[in-house]
Amino acid sequence: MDATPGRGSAGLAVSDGPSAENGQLLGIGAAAARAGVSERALRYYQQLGLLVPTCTTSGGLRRYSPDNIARVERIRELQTLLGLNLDEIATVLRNEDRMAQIRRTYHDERTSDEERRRLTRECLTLQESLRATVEAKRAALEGFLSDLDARIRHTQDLLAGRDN
Amino acid sequence: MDATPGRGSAGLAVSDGPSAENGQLLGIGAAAARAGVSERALRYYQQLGLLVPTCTTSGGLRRYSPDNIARVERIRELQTLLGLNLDEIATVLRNEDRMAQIRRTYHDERTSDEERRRLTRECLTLQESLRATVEAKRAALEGFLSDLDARIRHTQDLLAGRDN
DNA sequence: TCGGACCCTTACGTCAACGTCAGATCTGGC
DNA sequence: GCCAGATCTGACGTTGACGTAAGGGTCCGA
Repeated sequence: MDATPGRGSAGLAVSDGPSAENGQLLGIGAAAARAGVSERALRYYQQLGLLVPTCTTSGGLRRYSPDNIARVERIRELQTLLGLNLDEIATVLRNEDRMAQIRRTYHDERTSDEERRRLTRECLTLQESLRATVEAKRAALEGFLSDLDARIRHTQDLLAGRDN
Repeated sequence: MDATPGRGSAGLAVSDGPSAENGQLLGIGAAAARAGVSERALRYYQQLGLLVPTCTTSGGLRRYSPDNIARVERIRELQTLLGLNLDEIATVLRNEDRMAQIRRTYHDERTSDEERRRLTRECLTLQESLRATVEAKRAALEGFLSDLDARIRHTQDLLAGRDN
């Protein structure tokens, strides 16, 4: 599946000819620094299948592309903003990888119009599933905040002179 | 400070005469069930000073009031919604306890008007500090969501016929 | 070619937030 | 008074997400 080498949406390459012309690939140290995480974290993400460096040297050294870095930032975002664990994040990323693949298939001229509509609808489903959880979280937070604001207004009323 | 027995903002009582007329106090099992947490969690929260049952029997059994249950629910809310750890939650709860105390002092007739204004301003400060972190989180989530929505709209455009 | 910087795997350590188990204790109803 | 069931206090176990240290390989510029 997906035999075309090279573009695997920043997560699914395995190795690389040694003569690739190194377009801004970073060692694990620089990559970690740039993404604001530890080297250990990058290896750990790889171990869980969240992030595979776009290429590795013949000697086994990991080389990270800018796309890889972006993926790490995405992981952190999903962690801190949504509070997802790495398992749930894996699912989200799998969905996003699937969507990227769909987009490539979509633009392939051999894809029929009917297939295109099917793929597009699949994309929508995947996106909506994430949107639902995010929206739920946002609504809950909104409620929390408005509750807080109500209490703040109450306190301000006290300051302004209106009793209890 | 605050010699009137009973009302300690649901977190700061220690023991109780054995003849208290038991107004809906729950054992740890029932309390845990009602709050949707484990008994261990309740003991753990107490150990960290987050939650002290309003009374304990002479034999050392914990008795939880409805206010205690509400406090547990508050703890869970702060955990899941805001992603705070129990240490940060302790700070938030200390602030809220302080505000409750301020409210009591406020309504004491012996409190001068000037003192009242001072306390009210202190309340406002405490509330704003929490509000800031919540609002930051909300904004971040909002951004995440709108980004998601943009991508969904793009996909929907594809479905509707508009290319790329 | 060689040395220092960088990187590898393996494996054990850590921290928060509880889970779980054992053995003793308390409570309430009969 | 007595017993079943709820609860108590340790104390050790667990899980996720890494930290950290050891003992080696890799890479590349002088």
